Amino acid sequence: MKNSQLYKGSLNTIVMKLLEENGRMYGYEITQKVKDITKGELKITEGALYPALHKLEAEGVLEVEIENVDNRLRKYYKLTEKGTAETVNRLAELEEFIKNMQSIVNPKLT
Amino acid sequence: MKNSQLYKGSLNTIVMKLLEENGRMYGYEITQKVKDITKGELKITEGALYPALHKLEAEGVLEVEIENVDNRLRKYYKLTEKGTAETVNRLAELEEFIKNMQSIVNPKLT
DNA sequence: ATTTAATGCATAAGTCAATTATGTATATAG
DNA sequence: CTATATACATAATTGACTTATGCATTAAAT
Repeated sequence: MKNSQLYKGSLNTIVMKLLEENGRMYGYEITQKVKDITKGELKITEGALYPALHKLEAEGVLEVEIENVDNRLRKYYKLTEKGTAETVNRLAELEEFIKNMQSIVNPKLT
Repeated sequence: MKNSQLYKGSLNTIVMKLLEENGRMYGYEITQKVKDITKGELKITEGALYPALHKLEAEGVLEVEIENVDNRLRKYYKLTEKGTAETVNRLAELEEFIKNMQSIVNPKLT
């Protein structure tokens, strides 16, 4: 998804959080949203996103609704009930991760 | 290094920051330090750490001093000049990453 | 008019960091 | 005398992501 190795492992969490926030989104929309939010710093690649969406769907975390808009295909994804619960865990993990990294980087504040 | 995928890609940054902070450290010491700082939440595995140290050394980011303490081998690593400069970049990247993740997770604060 | 960029999906080959599983060796605690 | 802690190491495998494509439609640009 980007150059900085740090983003590895954060894609699922990002997707799930955005869907929790926005109800339902389609793949391309997610890439644009992330680009907007991060002011162009983080660009999710399609090669990473689409397989990730398929996997989350297969795991029962997401469900899909296919629609046709302006003669173009759109696959809207939203969290399942299981996915909503799982998102809570993911976000807790992310907060723990950030806290731990800050403890390492800024030991004086801890 | 752990279960939560999020930590992937953060090992080098952690090592470099610890060396910047502590001058010089040996591998085992790094694993213990991280465990302490994160209250046992993050355990760096040896299979990840030692190859990472070797690679950073090969790249000229770290240099090594071998010592014998209590009849046990210790390889003390410290940042080279290049490594010190590189650490600044890594830490800036980490801060950017955290900022971006927080923008996604907590859009209201942004 | 026609190429370029944007929208929108998809997958296959390859990379590379990390996990898992070992291995060696010494010292200490139960 | 066996388990745990200290201290290094590497090899096989996993898996997320990158890079490189591919198809199709629409809007903008030269």
